[in-house]
Amino acid sequence: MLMLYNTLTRQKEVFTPIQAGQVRLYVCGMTVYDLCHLGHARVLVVFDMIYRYLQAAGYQVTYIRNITDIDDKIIRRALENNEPWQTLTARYIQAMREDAAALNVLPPGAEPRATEHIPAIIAMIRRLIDKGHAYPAENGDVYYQVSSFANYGRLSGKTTADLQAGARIQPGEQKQDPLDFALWKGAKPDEPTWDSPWGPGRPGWHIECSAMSTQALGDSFDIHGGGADLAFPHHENEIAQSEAATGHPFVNYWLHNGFVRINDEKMSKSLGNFFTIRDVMQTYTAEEIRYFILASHYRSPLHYADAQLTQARASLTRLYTALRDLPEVAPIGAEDQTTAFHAAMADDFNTPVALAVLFSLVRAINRARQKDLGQAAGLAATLRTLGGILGLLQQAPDDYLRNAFFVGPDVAEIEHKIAQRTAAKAAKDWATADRIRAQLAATGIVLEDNQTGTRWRHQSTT
RNA sequence: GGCCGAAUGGCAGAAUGGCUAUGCAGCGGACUGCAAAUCCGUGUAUCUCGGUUCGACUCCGGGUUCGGCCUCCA
Repeated sequence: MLMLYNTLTRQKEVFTPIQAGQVRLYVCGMTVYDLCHLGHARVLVVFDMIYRYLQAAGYQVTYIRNITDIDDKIIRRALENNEPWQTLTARYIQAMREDAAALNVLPPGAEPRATEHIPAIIAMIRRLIDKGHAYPAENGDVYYQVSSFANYGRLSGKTTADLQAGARIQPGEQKQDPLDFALWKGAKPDEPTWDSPWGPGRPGWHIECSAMSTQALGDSFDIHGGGADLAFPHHENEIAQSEAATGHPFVNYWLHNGFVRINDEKMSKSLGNFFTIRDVMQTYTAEEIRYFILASHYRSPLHYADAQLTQARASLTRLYTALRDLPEVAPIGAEDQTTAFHAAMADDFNTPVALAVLFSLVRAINRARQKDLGQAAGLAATLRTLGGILGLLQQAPDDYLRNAFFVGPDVAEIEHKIAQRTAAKAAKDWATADRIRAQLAATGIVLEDNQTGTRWRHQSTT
């Protein structure tokens, strides 16, 4: 039984899909005007984990993650760069896909883009006007009339009275009420525009998600996700738009992931305290970043610090070490761990507990390999399968353990030194053997002697 | 100011009305020429003050601290 924490009700609820065995999932993706930072990485990884788990749990999942490819920031950045907005967004869409692929994030079923759904957006705005939930203004804008939607504020726990206090009408806007928001923005100089019944202009931000999600998934669907900062106003507005337009309940379960923090502050562009995925990949592998993200519950704050990534490295080293030197066989048994893993995941995607289960499997493998290699191999296959549900542990162990990240001598050099040391050991020249080992250690190479010889790996902690 | 959330051992991070994860680090032992890896064992915690309860870290209330949303933000 899958339990989900639903932002709408602020409690865990039993998940019941609209159609048995099927999940329709929509996640608000990126606005593509810059490189993805760790906050974006968290959304990508968290919902990828959810996507993978739902499938592993037997659901047929339709996963839609949109791309916002027109908005104020994109227009401004394109002007600054003196380039067409299309080349700017194409570049960052490409970068985002590369980052996602590095993080082992599966492509969603579709990645609809706002600028490719203008007709659907216009159609929805027209319906909202027809039904008396929206109105065109003289400046070419179209606004949503918040007072026309009774449930406004339900998702974010706000009342329209609370919101009135801080609301302002910006210069140039022609809202009837400060809470009203733009569905369509009338053309301004130097801005891309599309034709509409209300004159040339471009869509507001919120309407694209209402239009694209209902077009792809129907008027009502199961799960809508995104970062916690989108709950208000973005998701609140999506509900108001969609339900007013379709007359049906929009989404049953709202999932919001917590922020990435740095020095106890939200990592964000405006604070300037962000690291891009690419920044971090200078020092840590993408799988280490993925592990770091999944080592905390998706709703908890995720504290970014070097020590955390180093811990992720140490953890992955232990996991991959358990997988070394075992033949590829079918997964076996390990019913306790498999059950515990799925129970953890079914409890609102408790990845920290799921990871803890993987470590209990590691212990079982290491114990078994002393007496029954076949059993150890079977358990290792189980470990890989469960890790795969988290999108982890899919590399060859030595590819991870000897990854090229660490500065050190090349492989031929390492093996040459190991051969020298083996000779010294045979001659019981311990001083020489230890000196060679110390030399390699100084360059971050760790040696391990066993019955069959000496093997090496990169150091996992500093 | 309004609303929401969080405070757990050296660090990170789960869970639970009583049996108290997991990883790293520490300590003891086995193994090893010595190590490493591995195995076995082990110590350390629930912000604060009240309340409910046979029993609370867990539930309730006050306080403190921190974070978030209320404007673009994943």
